[in-house]
Amino acid sequence: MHPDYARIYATIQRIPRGRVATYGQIAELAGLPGRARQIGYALHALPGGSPVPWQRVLNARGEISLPGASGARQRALLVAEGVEFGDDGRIDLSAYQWRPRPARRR
DNA sequence: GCCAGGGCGCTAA
DNA sequence: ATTAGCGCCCTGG
Repeated sequence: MHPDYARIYATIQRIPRGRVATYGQIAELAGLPGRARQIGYALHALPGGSPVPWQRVLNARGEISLPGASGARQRALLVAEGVEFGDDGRIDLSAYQWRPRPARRR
């Protein structure tokens, strides 16, 4: 497995329940700026039953990027943890986006 | 090897 | 608010 994947997964696992992050945000936090697309790949490669909360990752517009049944599954998981969807099928990022504590300085 | 298409995103118009 | 163009990297044909 690609070493970057481990960092991607580790970052995603920091997203608290009931909050969401965007692909670009994860890429950035994982030290892979500009490679949002790779996040999607990493998640796609994720085996079922892993501890990684893949459902908490959305695109920059606050919507689910998966088509069909997969998307419905993701949505159900999010709703189950308290995330609300608007009529247009989007999530209000200003309300639900995860804002990790900035890196420590010294 | 080249080409096209993806769980994406930013900027410019 | 939308669209077009480009950058990124991975996979499949």
